[in-house]
Formats: sequence, structure tokens, C-alpha cells
Amino acid sequence: MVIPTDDITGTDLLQTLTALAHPQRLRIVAALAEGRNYVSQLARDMRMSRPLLHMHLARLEAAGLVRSEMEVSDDGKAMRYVELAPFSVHVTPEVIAGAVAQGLDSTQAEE
Amino acid sequence: MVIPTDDITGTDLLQTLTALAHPQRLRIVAALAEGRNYVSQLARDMRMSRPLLHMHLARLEAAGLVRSEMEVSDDGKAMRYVELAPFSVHVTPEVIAGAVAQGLDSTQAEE
DNA sequence: GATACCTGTCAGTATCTTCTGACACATGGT
DNA sequence: ACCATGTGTCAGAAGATACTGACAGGTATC
Repeated sequence: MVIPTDDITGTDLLQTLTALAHPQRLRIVAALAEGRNYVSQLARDMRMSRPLLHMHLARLEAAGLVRSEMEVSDDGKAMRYVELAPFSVHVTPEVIAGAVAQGLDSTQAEE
Repeated sequence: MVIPTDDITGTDLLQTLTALAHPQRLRIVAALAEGRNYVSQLARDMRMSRPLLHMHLARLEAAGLVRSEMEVSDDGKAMRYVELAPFSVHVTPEVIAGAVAQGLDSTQAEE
């Protein structure tokens, strides 16, 4: 799924940007670029606590940058496999101006 | 100045993303897309305190998304005019993987 | 000299995000 | 039954960021 940066709302653009704007999450995306993986293994690979990884993945998935699905392994364990959504985010001043015009709900309201 | 997203370091990519990943700063960029402005006027336009705007602008400028210069008006006042740097940031999984490989100094060190 | 603009910075507070550790549940093998 | 593996969630500590208000300095006009 490709994220269209044209005709995007400010809120969505912001969600995409905040999802990416964190060192751990960049590392996660880089790790997933090598292929899909399940959560516990990924947590071990990156030396990150599982609850923390869970939170970061939730953030990435909410932004549509990552996809996941439950699978049952041969030995019966339920495992969540995570993979990248092949996104493409193109940001320019014009894109931002358009997005903000489409609406940006921060806690700050304009008059 | 266009920010090349290819062959960028993880640290630089992160700085660019964190600079953009904030509602106020998106609004600032959108406002500056209409043309350059000086700080106090811009603060009034966006109903934002001047120290706060100052901080956001510093962040945007450090990331190379905005440029500024001091000018002296006809009536002798020193004014800082701010304008957009026409950036273009293209983010894909490949770009992120490459950037992280180029180095990402978070507070987290890998073994 | 007081006022009205402009500039910048600082300390302290408030708020949000990140992170840890503990808990609960499920399955299969020893 | 117990241990090892997987899943998820929660409360609270820790840390980073955003934000406010007050201060300092500058020049020109009344």
C-alpha cells in the first residue's frame, strides 16, 4: 500500500511523520526491510523489550506503514507476523500546505 | 535547497522527520509557503507566543527546511525574515534501511 | 524619558512519549 | 505439574519536548 502524499489531510500526514520520527521505529522499519518476522524474535534481534516493541509496532501499524497478521505455527503457538507496507511518502512545502488546508486537528484551534 | 533522501544518514533523516513531525511546525511551514515573513508578525498571525515560535523555527532551520536572515527596516528596526527552503523529502523503506545503515546515533547502542 | 515596535534568552512548569517490570492467558514437550 | 515458548495489557517511573512569563537589549517617534 502506497501512501498518497497528495490530497492527504494534515492529521494523516502528521500521523505518518510522527510514526517515522523516532530512532527505534526507523530501526524497526530497517529490520523489517530484510523480511517479515514475528514479534518476540524481532524484539530479541533488536534487543528491545517486547512491550516496547509492541507499542512501536502499534504506532507504525496505525499509520499504515506496517501490516501484521496472526498465524499458528506447526507446534501450535500463536505468532504475530509483521511485515512492511511498501509505502512511499513524498513531502514538499506544497504537500504540507495542502495537507494543513485539508485540516489539522492539533489541540490548537484557529479562530 | 533540496534534501537528498538517498545516501542520507540515519541521524540526518531523523532530524528532518522530527522537525516536521509536529502540528505547529506543519502549520508554520504552511504559513511560510504563502511567502516570507518576519518573526513577530508570523507569531501574531498564528496566535503563538514569540519564544515558542522562535524555538520551532530554530528546529526547522537546524534541519535545513527553513532559512532566515536579519534585515533592517526603513524605520531602523532589526527584523528576522524567515523563508522556506524548497525541500523535497522522499521516504521509502529502502531509503530508511539505507539511512539506518549509514548510522543512527540514538541513545541506544547496538552490541 | 516614556512608549512602541523589533530582537534574543532563560528558568521553571506542564504535557506528552517512551520505557520497564509485572501480570494474565494459551499451547506443546519433558 | 512444570517449564519454555508464544500472545497481550497495565500502572507507574523516567525522560524528552513543548510552552509560558519575565527579562535583557536595540532603534525610532511622541
